[in-house]
Amino acid sequence: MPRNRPDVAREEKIDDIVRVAARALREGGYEALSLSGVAQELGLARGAIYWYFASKDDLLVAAAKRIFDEALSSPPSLGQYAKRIEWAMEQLAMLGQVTSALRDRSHHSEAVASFETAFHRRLCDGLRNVLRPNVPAARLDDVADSVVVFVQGLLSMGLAPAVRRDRLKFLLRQLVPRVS
Amino acid sequence: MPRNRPDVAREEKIDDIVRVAARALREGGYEALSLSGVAQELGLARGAIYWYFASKDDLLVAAAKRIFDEALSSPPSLGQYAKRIEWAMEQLAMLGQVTSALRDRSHHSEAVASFETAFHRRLCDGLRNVLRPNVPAARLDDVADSVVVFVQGLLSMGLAPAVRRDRLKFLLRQLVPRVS
DNA sequence: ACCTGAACACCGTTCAAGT
DNA sequence: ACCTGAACACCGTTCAAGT
Repeated sequence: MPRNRPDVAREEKIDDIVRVAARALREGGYEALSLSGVAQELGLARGAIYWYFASKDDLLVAAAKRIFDEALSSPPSLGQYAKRIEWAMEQLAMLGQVTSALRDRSHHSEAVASFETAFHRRLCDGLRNVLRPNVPAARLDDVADSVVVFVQGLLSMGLAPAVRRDRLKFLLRQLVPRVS
Repeated sequence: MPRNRPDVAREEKIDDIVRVAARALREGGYEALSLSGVAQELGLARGAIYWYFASKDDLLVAAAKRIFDEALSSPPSLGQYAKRIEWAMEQLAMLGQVTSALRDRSHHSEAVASFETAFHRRLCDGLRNVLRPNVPAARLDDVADSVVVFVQGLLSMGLAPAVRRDRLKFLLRQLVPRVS
């Protein structure tokens, strides 16, 4: 059996690592994301990962990116704006361990910090588009930013889904005036 | 030199451990809070800590409790309600590493999770008292809960202090009607 | 009751050596 | 270019043995 695999494309090998890492991260958080575990599952030595990722935090970023992309890839195309926001919130709520790992590591890794910032910007941009038909242009930026902050808060508090949804509805009633 | 110190009160020894642990946690987050480090700084063996704390997460809770109590112990007695909320937010903003450590570990430890819940409740209670004179009774609970969620979101996003304050002001304008 | 010292089973990271 | 295997310097946790 060959020790290395020069025949397999580099992207494919990276993809294997990220896939295994993403599952560990999603299911067990930062604690469960271990280079030893990932390597073992792929039949590699621990050190092999470092040929593709400079550190555990870099692998964390790659895994989180994949998880979020997958979770937000198929939004409901129709429906009220409130339902779409709720959908995104619930998708993210299932990934609490991922979010909190990013939050914690962003204090130690520049790569994690900048990924987190980029992700927040992405959420704000998406939300602006969803809210545009329902919010006066002058208020759009403020309202979108506020809703993202609020959702982030809801997610960071580990609330029950029903409570989460009620709080979100309350805030949307306050910020998005009924068009009449 | 004596190996153990039966003369020193148990509370005092616990206090030493928590004090050292709190400083490590505040300055370097969960990563820097190591039982080895704490023990070494106190001239103890690693295992000695386990006589007082059942696990690292239990020590985390004790350290976080002390840090938050200290940070919120002397609020400005006077001033606008908005200023008091802003003060509390800024106090907590300086403790981002503590908050994110609690958030991450709450998925793995029941003790951490219930401490986090209790802390959120404490914030909501305090906020209700601050807002009571300015918010109709029927809206008080919803508004207080929303503001806590919002502040939690602001803190979890690692924003610049100025941005943070602006967002908070915007939300308070939306939720707390001018009494006229 | 309290503490040590060693042991256990892990980590992330580095690197000489191999293919 | 890619991967191994060993080494390094750590972890948290347990526990027999001491005081």
